[in-house]
Formats: sequence, C-alpha cells, structure tokens
Amino acid sequence: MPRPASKARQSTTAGLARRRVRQVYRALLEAYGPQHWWPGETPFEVMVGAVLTQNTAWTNVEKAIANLKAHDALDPVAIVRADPHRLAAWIKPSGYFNIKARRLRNFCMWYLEQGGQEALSGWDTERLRRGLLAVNGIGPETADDILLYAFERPVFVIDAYTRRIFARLGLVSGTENYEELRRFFERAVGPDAPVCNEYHALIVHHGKHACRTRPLCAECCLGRICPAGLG
DNA sequence: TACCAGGAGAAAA
DNA sequence: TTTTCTCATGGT
Repeated sequence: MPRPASKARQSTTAGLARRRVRQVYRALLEAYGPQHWWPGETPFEVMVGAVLTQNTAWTNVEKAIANLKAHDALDPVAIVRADPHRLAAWIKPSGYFNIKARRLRNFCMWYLEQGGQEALSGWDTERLRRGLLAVNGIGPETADDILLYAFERPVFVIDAYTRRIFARLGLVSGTENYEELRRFFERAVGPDAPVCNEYHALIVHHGKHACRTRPLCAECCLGRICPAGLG
C-alpha cells in the first residue's frame, strides 16, 4: 500500500504549483501583452455580456449587445419592461436566446431590487457573490466575471480554458470543482484584481489561439515552464 | 458537414 | 450525489 504523502511534501508540491501559476502568468503576459478586458463600455454592459457569453463565442455576443443598444435596451429597466419575445429576438445572435432572455431578466430584476450599481458597489465580495449565485441563470463563472470585471473585485474566474490549459500543464487534475480551482488560483496570485483581470483575459486569448493551433505545450509560450505537462 | 464557443439548470440515473 | 441532457447561433 503506498504511503500517504507527508504534510510537508504536500505543502511543497502545492507551493511549487503556485509558483508555476505565477510563471505562466508572466509568460502569457510577455507573449501576448495586456488584453484590456472586459470589452464593455459600462459595468452594466459587462454584466449583460457575462450572461450572453455563456457557452458562446464573443463575436456573437457583440451582435446581440449591438441590437440591445440599437433598441435603447441596454438598460436594466428597459430589459425588465421589454416584451420577452422581443428581448429574445434582440439577443438571438448570442444563441440560447429564449433561456438567456429569461436569465437576463432575472438578473436585471435582482439588480434593480437591490438598488442598482451604487448600492451593490457597497456590498462586500462574498455578499455580492452569494446574491449573484442566488439568481437563476447566474452560475459561478458568470458571477465571478461580474465580480471581477464589473465590480473590480479580486476573484479568479475559472473557465473551460483554465481547466484545459492547467490540466495539460500538470498543475491541476482538471477534475477539481469550481471552488477548489478558484481558491487554488487566488492563493497563487493573491488578492490582486488587476492581475486576476489580466490573467483570465490572457488564458482565454491563449486558449483561443495557441491551444487550438498548437496542441502541445512544448510548441507554445508555456512549453519551457512546464516541460512535464506536454500534450 | 461537423465541431466548437469566455455555462447553467433541469432531469435522469 | 453524480451524470446526462437541453438550450441555439455563427464562424471555421
């Protein structure tokens, strides 16, 4: 029977993994430069984009947001008051339009009930996260997108790219639940909102480009960091 | 034509 | 509790 790893060894391994996470950040930043996320003009636009981008390419979300703007509907009151079928038609390019129309309306109802941006900005991060997660249609990733990019809170967003890239690098197993991964990354980068912002944007950029064209880490900017995590 | 994308929730097992 | 299914458009 294999001997369980000692606490000291586990701690060393975890510490090494966290150092690797910081190295990956520096490598991605060096390779791609600042990404200037989130591509939204106002915090509310960021929140709408966070819902619409669920399992959807951002180019499709841009079209949906442009439609909302064209109908003066990029506003919580306008969204709540809009006819559900019209709202769904406006956001149609983003896919899942019936479900997303409902989710957007649920979110806007909550947003207005709590007093809007000014009131919510006064909430602490955990209270905000719990509130967001209580809205039907806002899951952990969407909540953290909103916390980070609309409220500038130091939270690390875990998405499919993060799981895929860091599992490939051998720094996570890929089977951890959302909260476990979030805590791991937040411990690695520290409570630093600008770094969390940039890091997530860089991961998405890397996932979209390098990982698709070069499936082996050895062939991209991360190969020299985690040579053990190839392919 | 088939696959994937900046998920989440409901239903089934 | 965990796994599977459903929602849907647009680009490659």
